[in-house]
Formats: sequence, C-alpha cells, structure tokens
Amino acid sequence: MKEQRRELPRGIKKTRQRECVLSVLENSDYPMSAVDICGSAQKEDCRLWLSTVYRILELFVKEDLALKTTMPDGGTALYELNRFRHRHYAVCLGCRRVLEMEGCPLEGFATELSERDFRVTGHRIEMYGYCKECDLKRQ
Amino acid sequence: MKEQRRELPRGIKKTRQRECVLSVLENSDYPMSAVDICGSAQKEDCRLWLSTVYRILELFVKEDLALKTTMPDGGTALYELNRFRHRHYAVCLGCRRVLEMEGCPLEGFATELSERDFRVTGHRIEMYGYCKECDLKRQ
DNA sequence: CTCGGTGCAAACTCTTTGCATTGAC
DNA sequence: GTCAATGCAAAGAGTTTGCACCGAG
Repeated sequence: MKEQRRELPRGIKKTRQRECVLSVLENSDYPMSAVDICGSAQKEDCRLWLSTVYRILELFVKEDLALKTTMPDGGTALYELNRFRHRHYAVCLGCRRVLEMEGCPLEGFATELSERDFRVTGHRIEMYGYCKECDLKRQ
Repeated sequence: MKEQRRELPRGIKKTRQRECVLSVLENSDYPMSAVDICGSAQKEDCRLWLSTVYRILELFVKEDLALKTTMPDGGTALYELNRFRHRHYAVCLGCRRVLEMEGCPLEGFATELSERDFRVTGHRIEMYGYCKECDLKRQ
C-alpha cells in the first residue's frame, strides 16, 4: 500500500497530503467517501484533516484527476480516480457494493449481470452536458 | 392548480398535508426538492412544515408513489411522482435544467440531444438491484 | 376516543469556510 | 522569504428525530 504509482501532474504543488490522497485513490478499486479516504490515509500513517481531504478532492475533480459521484438515492459523495475510461456500475441496494460493468455499448448489460448473480430492479441513465444557453455563457 | 387528479392509495391515511404534497408532485413535470415542494404547497395555501414534507416523501417513496433521485454531483435530493414509465434525463451542468429524453433504447440519444442544442460532455449509466447475498437476505 | 400524523425545535451528518500557522518552492 | 496549503474550529445546508398536540377514522 505504500507504492506510489501515479504522479501529481505538474502545475499542482506536491504536498504530503495530496500525494497521500492520490495514493489512497490509486489503491482503491471503487468509489470512496471523503471520510473513507481520510481514514485510509490515516492508516497509511499520513495525518490529515477531513476538511483538507475535501479541499484536495475538490482540486482533483477540477483538475480531472478524480471523479465525483453520488448514488442516486443520495447520501455522501463518492470519489474515485479518473482512469479515463468508460465505467458503468451495478450497485447493490442491500450492501451498496459496486460491480463494475465490462464495456459500454449497453447491449448485453442485463445478461452480463444475471450471469453474475445480480438481480436488476431498476436502472438510470443520465447524460450530462450543457444546453445552448449555458454553453454560450461558458465561453 | 387546485385540481386533484390522483388519489392517495387506500391504506394511506388521508391528510390535508399528504394530499397537498401529492398534488404538488402531480402538477410538476420535473423532479423537485423538498424545499421546492414545501414552497409550492404554501403557494397553494396549504401550511405545512418542512419536516412533514420529508416524512411524507419518505412514505411516498416507500409506497412507490414517488421516486427519489439526486444529481450525480450530489446536492439536494429530488422527488418526482412515480409515473411508472421509463424516464431518462439530460441534465445541464450550467443551469441544472432537466431535459426529458424520449423513449429508452439508448441508440440515438446523442443525436436527439444534439438536435435539441445540448452539448453532451458525459453520461452515466447505473443499474440497481440486488446481488445474490442480499437478495437471499431479503426473502 | 384513539392512535397515527403534524408542528415545532433541536440534533445530526456531510460539507464548506475563515483564519492563523506551516511548509513547498 | 513568499504565498499557497493545511490544521483546526466553527458555520452552513440538508435531513432526521423527539415530543407534545391535533385531527382523521
């Protein structure tokens, strides 16, 4: 767990805390809450404050280094490293465990899931982007 | 705005407040926050407290009368009447406005959106359900 | 009349902000 | 040495809970 695979991109000042959060995300295979991240960091004996974690995560998201999501029924925000690939999840409403889906083209999702002993009760699809007005405002 | 189209299902005790929340949801075409709902209710001059709105919404969700969602970058929970049909959204990251998509089969989504002057920057697809373990536990 | 529903206040959780201090460059 | 980043405390937003009173059945 000590290994440090990914470097902070230049332009982002290196600090012990940032490297530590990056390493926690790097070593996790599923989205984590800020509290989780803070806890894991402590275990890797890096002391850092929760508000710092939030600030670092905000930075990482802005820099496209991390992705922020929430489960559709709310609750805490989850963060994961941006691995720059399509990822879709199947979320168990019981244990909240996350199955990562293979590929994207949607066809065959249900089949893949049933092969993995997952009973689908619903889904959600959302596209994000900007409507014309907002897109213009952003220029 | 006074019309009352949908009845509270039997088994749920009728109260002024519940009918009012139901009517607000019925008359809204897009997901609303608890605060929005409370505000709208006041306008239809039904006095009710925000905590009551939360309790009513919780009940409605449990009874499958309403659906709860959150936008993937978090923020407040949104509620809408369960119209028992597939619905997928395009969410503007600028103004948070929600476009409802036609149909479901996914193909052609991007096309439909570009025709509606919406620049897609990302999407998310999540399937919900139960993994084997949890499914067994629930029986 | 009874018991669940509501008004209201207060607690709680997650997240953000302000400010003095620390540490990277 | 400078200025941004962090530690820490405290505030804020959204949501939940506790309890006494109210009102639907």
